[in-house]
Amino acid sequence: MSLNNEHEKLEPEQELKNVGLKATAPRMRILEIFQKAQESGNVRHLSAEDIYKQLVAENIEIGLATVYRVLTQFETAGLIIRHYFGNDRATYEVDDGAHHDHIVCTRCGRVEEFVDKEIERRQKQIAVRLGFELEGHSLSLYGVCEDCRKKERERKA
Amino acid sequence: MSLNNEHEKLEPEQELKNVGLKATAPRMRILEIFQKAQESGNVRHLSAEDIYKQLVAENIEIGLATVYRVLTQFETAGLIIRHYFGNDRATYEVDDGAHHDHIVCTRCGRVEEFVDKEIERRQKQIAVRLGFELEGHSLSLYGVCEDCRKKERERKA
DNA sequence: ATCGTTGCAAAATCTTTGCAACAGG
DNA sequence: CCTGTTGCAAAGATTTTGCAACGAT
Repeated sequence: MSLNNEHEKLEPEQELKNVGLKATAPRMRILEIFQKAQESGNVRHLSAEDIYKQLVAENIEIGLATVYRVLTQFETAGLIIRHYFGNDRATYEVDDGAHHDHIVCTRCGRVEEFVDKEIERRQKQIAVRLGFELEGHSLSLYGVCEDCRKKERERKA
Repeated sequence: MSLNNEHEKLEPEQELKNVGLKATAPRMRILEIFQKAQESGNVRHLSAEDIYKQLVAENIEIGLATVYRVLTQFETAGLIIRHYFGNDRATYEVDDGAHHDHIVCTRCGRVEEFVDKEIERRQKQIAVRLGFELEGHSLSLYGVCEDCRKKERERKA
């Protein structure tokens, strides 16, 4: 704990250098936000706007354009992954190397993750059968989560 | 064949009325484009811009905004389905009621379709396990199609 | 001093909307 | 006729880019 002040600064700095990016203030701030999100476990998926707002809320001056640029750099560097749920805006999450798919609540936007080896296996087979060299895939399930269903039931009662 | 002239006009008109839409010129033209695409078998997935260009090419006057509006109406009416491959533009295809997923060539944009009962079944199980009431899903595989792989091989030779 | 990085404003892209003119039933 | 529909231009939303100022080595 006594090292925490140093530590909190060093970790993102090191991670950035590891992937060949200069450890600038905006990049460190943004990486920290992702790490916090990752640890807190819940809000892993963030949009450019989410990040921008959070930085502004912390009284950190930054341009929205910079957020976009940094996110692109992070994605290229393999630190984060970009997703397009729904239609509109892109969201990003830390790339911990462990692939997973998503189920998104159409009411509250909550995102849960899952993996299914059998589905993955079948995807590969399908690609082969259709003559494609598989590069990647995107599977998103959409539905209503437990909480929202409960709320809806209560609203009706 | 002798009825074809009448037939080509009546079919879209009837289909529009069936779903409660006035049979206006733009709507009929657009529906015809989808039907042609459906029959020709290949280019089933069209963007607003695709349709607009095709109409302009046929010397049919129409506003791009109208294309967007009509597409939205068709989707609401259940005539077509909207997809977001990649990130950028939406594409639409005729909704023939038979659900299928897609594999998209990342080089040429070609789209093939497939269904896998086992994948569908597992998706339902996953939703239940995570407490969601499943409303829908989107599965897209991305890769390089046979033709593009061949072209790439030839280019290297 | 140099080269990458930032911030801002402007541009780009895709889509939606306000409004007056128009057209189907 | 009457209401819905169209076309156009303008507005929106998201993301990218040009460029001058800035900053770390």
